[in-house]
Amino acid sequence: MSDPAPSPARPRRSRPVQVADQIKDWVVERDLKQGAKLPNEAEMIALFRVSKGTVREAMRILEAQGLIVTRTGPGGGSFVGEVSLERAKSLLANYFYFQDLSVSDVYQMRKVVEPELAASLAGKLSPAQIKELRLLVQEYPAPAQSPEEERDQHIASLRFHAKLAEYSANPLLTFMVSFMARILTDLTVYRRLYEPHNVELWARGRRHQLDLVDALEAGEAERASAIMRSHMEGAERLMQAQEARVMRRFMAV
Amino acid sequence: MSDPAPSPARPRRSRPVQVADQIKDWVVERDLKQGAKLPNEAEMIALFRVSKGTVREAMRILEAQGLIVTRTGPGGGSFVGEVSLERAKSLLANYFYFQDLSVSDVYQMRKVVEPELAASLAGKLSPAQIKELRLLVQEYPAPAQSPEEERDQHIASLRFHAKLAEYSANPLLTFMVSFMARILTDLTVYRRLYEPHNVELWARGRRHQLDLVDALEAGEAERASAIMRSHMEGAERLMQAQEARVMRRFMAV
DNA sequence: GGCCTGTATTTATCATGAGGAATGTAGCCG
DNA sequence: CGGCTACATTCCTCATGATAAATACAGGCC
Repeated sequence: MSDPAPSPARPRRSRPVQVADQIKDWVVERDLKQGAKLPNEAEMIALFRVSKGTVREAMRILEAQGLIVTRTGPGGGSFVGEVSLERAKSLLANYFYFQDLSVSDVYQMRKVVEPELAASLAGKLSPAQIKELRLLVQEYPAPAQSPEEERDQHIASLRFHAKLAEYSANPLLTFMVSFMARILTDLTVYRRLYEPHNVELWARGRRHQLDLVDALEAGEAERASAIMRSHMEGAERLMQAQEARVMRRFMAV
Repeated sequence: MSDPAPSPARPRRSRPVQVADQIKDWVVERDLKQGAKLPNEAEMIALFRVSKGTVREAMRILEAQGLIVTRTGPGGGSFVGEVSLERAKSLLANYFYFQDLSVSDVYQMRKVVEPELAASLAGKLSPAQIKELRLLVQEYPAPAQSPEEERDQHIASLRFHAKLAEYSANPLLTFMVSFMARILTDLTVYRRLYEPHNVELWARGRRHQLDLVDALEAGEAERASAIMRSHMEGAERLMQAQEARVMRRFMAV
């Protein structure tokens, strides 16, 4: 009973995957930064003693993860490419495709994270950033007249939150808030598209965002946080009134 | 559907990427679930009118994202494969590789998310789950005697949090807490490995976890949340005393 | 001289076919 | 019946060549 059997725990790693891993190690060992050039196809073939097809599959793996980019032509080749925020969001969205997330799940998270973000930004924003935020709020100065308009306003409102996230110095906070905005923007469908009494909630939402910017400008962390919390509760009620659902679908990457 | 115009905004999509996207659409249109079989290599070649190499590169792209798995042999082929929690965490970790996250960034998030998780689990856990948690706390019954032991205890403590995350019915909360536990487990190095006065902090941390389980069992949401908040503050101080740093490195996928 | 344009060169991209490796199945043999 | 073996199926890896894209550069035109 010798045990030369391939370990069942390891489901066998294909050669392209092995090569991809070696390239990752190669990059990490040298602490290469974004834009650094990797060996070209021919060199990779010689370096790893594999065929062109295998190298190319390895490149596609790394590319899919956002770790490299490739260009043709003179001076072309493969380069270390910082994973973009957009791509990271897409990759994670793929995971939640299988998790049937509910709107209240998203809001349970938003209700704690967004106020924290607001509090941490109070008094930290430049006049230009404050101005940018006020501009975004003004994108929807009047109550929506149609379901489409209402949806547009919702998306505009989410842009406000995504922008706020951008301003944070905490990458984790930035990512999470921005990711939730994306989920709600791209993955949400509405069952009841228009509910008359939403006008009231809409007005409160707008008021909240304006007040929030004021509090941020004045550096009032506690107040900013409180406004945001209230804003989140209102937004959740609005979506629940519309019977919003998170839709199952893959995200384009 | 096709857009032959060489739009300058779009940096050109390679054929493997296009094929990968088409396969995604194919899956989504049919609402295929985990385990569903995709057309085999030969059929893909015929279906998309591309070469074998191109199809294979497309498969590696989808595989890298965790969307499919492939097996050789009779009955083999490609199958829809639910993105695993582990893979999702790895892919996101790649993003933060480039963001130089600090320990306090992680704790800013933990301080709001973990208490929320605790509150939402109060009174919701089965006796078996409570028992499992108590078991995890008992994995480190005595103060650490060496730096290595101290690190082990830290990791065991993070397992406690990851397990708690598992019990949540909110996939977003589960992911976030579990992801942060992973970051702290895998990506943290300690500058000062042993500080004598940590014993006190250690004792408080252990006490916290025991009390927390009691509160969860008793269904006291407010108390659970408060304990967790305090626990997070202690943990952060502990890490700051050790001058912990988040390390830059790619995660194996 | 400055600018356009065609052309050469570099590099990745796409295609084809042959053989190898893994794996499940059916049939054979004891 | 139980275990072994041969085979069929499917992806995997390799090798090689043609094609297409991007850039650099030289030459011609104003």
